[in-house]
Amino acid sequence: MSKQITKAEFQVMDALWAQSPLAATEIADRLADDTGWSLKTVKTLLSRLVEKGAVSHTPEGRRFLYSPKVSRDSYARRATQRLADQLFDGRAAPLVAHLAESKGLSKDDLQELAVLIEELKRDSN
Amino acid sequence: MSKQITKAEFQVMDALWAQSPLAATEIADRLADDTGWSLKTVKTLLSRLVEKGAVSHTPEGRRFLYSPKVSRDSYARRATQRLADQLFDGRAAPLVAHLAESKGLSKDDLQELAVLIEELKRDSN
DNA sequence: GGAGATTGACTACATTTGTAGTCTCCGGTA
DNA sequence: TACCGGAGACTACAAATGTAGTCAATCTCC
Repeated sequence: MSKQITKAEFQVMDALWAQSPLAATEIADRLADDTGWSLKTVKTLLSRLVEKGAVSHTPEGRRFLYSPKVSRDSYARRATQRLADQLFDGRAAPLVAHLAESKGLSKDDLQELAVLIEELKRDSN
Repeated sequence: MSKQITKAEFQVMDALWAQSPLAATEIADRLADDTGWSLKTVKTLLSRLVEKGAVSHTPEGRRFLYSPKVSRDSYARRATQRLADQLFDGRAAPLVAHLAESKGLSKDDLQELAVLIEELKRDSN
């Protein structure tokens, strides 16, 4: 059920989603540019993620290799769901409308969406 | 620029979005069922929201009336934006795809979306 | 006009989060 | 073989968050 993943933890997850398994040092290296975090910080975040059940670690020699236990996809699904439930009573349309307004969806985006919707309509039969 | 609104604070905002202005007691009453929070808790949350600039308060007799300074709409827009940026590189299509998968958008939802997309397409010309 | 109910201001305190630091062990190198 | 540097475990500590409690000034009702 993996508890709440925080902002900082998310960045670690993102590194692992990009590639895994990785050792703590490698993750820290990849995050250093964006975050400036010390190796210690990354290790703390990793422990917390392991505690929370979002990441697994296996011994490899005298260190650990970390892998996500939650897929980016399923995390995204849950986060999206939560947002939609909280803000839009679970409905997608207003959510998309907001996206459209704030970001100005491109023509391509709209086309992509239209196609997606057609597919979903077809599938729902 | 109103700082980060937390989960608990959001519920207070939601009460105010439903109706405003309201006094602290009234808000607490409305939230009591869902949250079980004491009046004290609600007051603390209100102060923090005022500090954060998300809520304004005006004296009315010997108490305050609170009103949202941030509209639900603009809050929603920002939250949606943030999610899309973080998880989907700002793109709406995969976001909708996730919604579809997780919630199983109804036929009506899909229809609504299709219409919305058509409108957006037209507008973008 | 005195006593209790209310109100906002301020304070409290445990938990979570962000960001490290210390300690201890172990394996490699000089 | 004596030391150094890197690994995980454990500890630290301030800020944010969740959830109240206390205090002093009013109102309000008898």
